[in-house]
Amino acid sequence: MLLHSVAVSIDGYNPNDYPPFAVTVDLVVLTVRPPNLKVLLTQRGESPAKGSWALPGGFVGSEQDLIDAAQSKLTDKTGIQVAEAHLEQLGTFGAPKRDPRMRIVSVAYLALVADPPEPELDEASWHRVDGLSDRSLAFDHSEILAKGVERARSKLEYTTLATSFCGAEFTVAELRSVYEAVWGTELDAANFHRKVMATDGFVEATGRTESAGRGRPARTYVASDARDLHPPIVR
Amino acid sequence: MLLHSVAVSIDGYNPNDYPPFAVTVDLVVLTVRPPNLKVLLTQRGESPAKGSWALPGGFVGSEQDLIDAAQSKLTDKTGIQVAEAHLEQLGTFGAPKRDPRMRIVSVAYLALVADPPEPELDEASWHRVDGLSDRSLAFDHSEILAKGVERARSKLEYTTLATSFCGAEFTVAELRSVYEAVWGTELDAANFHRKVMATDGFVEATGRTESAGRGRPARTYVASDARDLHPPIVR
DNA sequence: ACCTTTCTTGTCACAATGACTATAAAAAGG
DNA sequence: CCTTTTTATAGTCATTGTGACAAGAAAGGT
Repeated sequence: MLLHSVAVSIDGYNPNDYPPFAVTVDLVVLTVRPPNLKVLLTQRGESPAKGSWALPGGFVGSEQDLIDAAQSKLTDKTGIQVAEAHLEQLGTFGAPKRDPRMRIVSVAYLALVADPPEPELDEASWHRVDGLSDRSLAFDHSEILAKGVERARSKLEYTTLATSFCGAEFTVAELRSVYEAVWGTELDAANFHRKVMATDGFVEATGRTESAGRGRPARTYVASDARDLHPPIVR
Repeated sequence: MLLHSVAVSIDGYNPNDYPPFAVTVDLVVLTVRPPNLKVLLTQRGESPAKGSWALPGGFVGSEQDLIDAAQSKLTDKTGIQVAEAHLEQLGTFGAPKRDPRMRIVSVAYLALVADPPEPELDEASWHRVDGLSDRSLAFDHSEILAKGVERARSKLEYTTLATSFCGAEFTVAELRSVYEAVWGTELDAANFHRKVMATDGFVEATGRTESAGRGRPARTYVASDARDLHPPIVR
């Protein structure tokens, strides 16, 4: 294998005249269990970094599209059906020494899921995001996680994606608890309610109500058709 | 070469047990020549897609970091020094058939440059973004360009990046012409001026003025230290 | 019956915005 | 030299969005 071949231009090359890379996908799978934001991690069973926690991931097949690889890893690890979850590309990490064994480029994906079942694989489990230090994950996965969390925080401001963390039917208070868990702040219930209701296409009333045990029962809603929030809900 | 080998897990693999990919970087290099937003394109000299326009790019070296590859392509094609330009990762495109010859994953970068010299290479030149149709570039480069333009439009709302399109010293009118070119809209000069001035850390007065030929001379400013705009300047 | 809890609506002062007017400082043309 | 034109910058005002807070509505607990 021509590990050190160098291509001089995108023109005039042939399939033997480029440096070979392995391509993987890594997943930042987030969910909300109020009042906490949680991330799915797997414990590595092999060296390097044996025993430490890492993001779930794996190789991309030679004929597999990147998003398909991410979807299949997500289903493998969580049993979540793809249609229920939000999945978007987060960024690509390819520092030469990020994996000590070989040159790997990893395409990170961010998944937002609601009501996850307990992970199917024993070595995967949910962890509080705010309980992880900046360096506690294997490889550069802490950096990838930080980028995923920041992306989620930012998307909640400008899009309706918070509904991806809720079940099909939810109350405004549940939606607020999503914002509070992801942002790590408390929000005024009355003002939050007003803003959600004032935003066309964010949520749609079902006509039903639901009691959380204590207090006045809340009306329930389903996600509506808007994708962007006008005006945004700012942190 | 094991073109069809399939890795079953991230654990327990060895360097011969993964599908090999070629990794390239593609650059969306944008600049503003009022009243137009322009993108740097190269004309392909080889098949496939010989003669059609494409984004500049090239292979990533086997020991080269992704951003370093992007920086070196940028300097090669434009002569721009890296410190003067803004460069950020845009996204990764890896559909199995995006290049007909082999499996290629391309990491796209977005570069915003000010006052570019004429391209050093004859086959590269600046093109109006609004003069390109959705399908006029080679491979999936029209899609990549669209994503780059949308990223630039969005970043102008929430960050101070518009200053990257200006020289070191600029007037508020020049900054406004950047917004108008990137967004493709006209802005009220008085309101724009008020918003820029009201945003701490966006621009810093030099004390000098500069005449554009006609009209009252404008004060000049340099970019200041803020990276995010509070409040944003909305489209 | 009362209290507590939570959801929901309402009030009010204040900040940000768009549309617009007014003034300032230069060049161009008589 | 004075007026017109052009652009930059400042100010006005009605409207809208916001945070802090009060108040009413609807349930369960004691």
